Amino acid sequence: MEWPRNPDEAFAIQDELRLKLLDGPVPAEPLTFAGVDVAYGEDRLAAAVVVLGADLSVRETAVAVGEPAFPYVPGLFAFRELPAVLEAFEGLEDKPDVIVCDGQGRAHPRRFGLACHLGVLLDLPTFGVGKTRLVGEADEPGEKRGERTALIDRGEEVGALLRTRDGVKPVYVSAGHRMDLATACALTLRLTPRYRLPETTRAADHTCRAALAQVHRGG
DNA sequence: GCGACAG
DNA sequence: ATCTTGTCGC
Repeated sequence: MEWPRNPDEAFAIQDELRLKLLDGPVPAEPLTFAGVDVAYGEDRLAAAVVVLGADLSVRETAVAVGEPAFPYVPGLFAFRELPAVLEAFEGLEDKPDVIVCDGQGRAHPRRFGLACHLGVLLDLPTFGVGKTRLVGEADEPGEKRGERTALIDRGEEVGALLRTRDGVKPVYVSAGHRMDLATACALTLRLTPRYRLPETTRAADHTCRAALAQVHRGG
């Protein structure tokens, strides 16, 4: 796979892959959701993919250990952990119906955040749920779970600020590949019956941390 | 020139 | 992301 050696090459790859980004079709009733997350150690990282069923129980898990493939640059975040994430996906028995990313999808300077990038490479429906903002402005949504406001960047609606729990800080939701914002928000709510972040993200977070601790000890 | 800036 | 103690709340 072609890999950028500097930011300019990374920008070019994003511009090229963005042409493959699709708005649909959107999965009507996804039965499985994959959560992706990465944990960092000293010059090492562990990526985890956890697949949940419709009842949000864990169906399958896959991990991969590697090194950061690119320095952290806002807007180029995907290049840092994508190789390890892709390797983890290769360890899955079944392809998930939709992938939930820890970060942004189209709420990105060039409309091609991690969720878009991963979706295009795997050609699977994706969306992003970020804890903090990368681009855009939005009014504060109402205090109730389910309330949301438009995230606007340069006059374009690129995502939403969505309240997943009453009175709790909202999350940044944006569509990735083969996805639309309304569906992404609906699925995010379905994945947050109890906590601020989706169960997919939480499960993947725990799994990649455990995997990192494992190798950090040796083995 | 000075901030902002997913994880 | 990660480095870090105590602390408030269910």
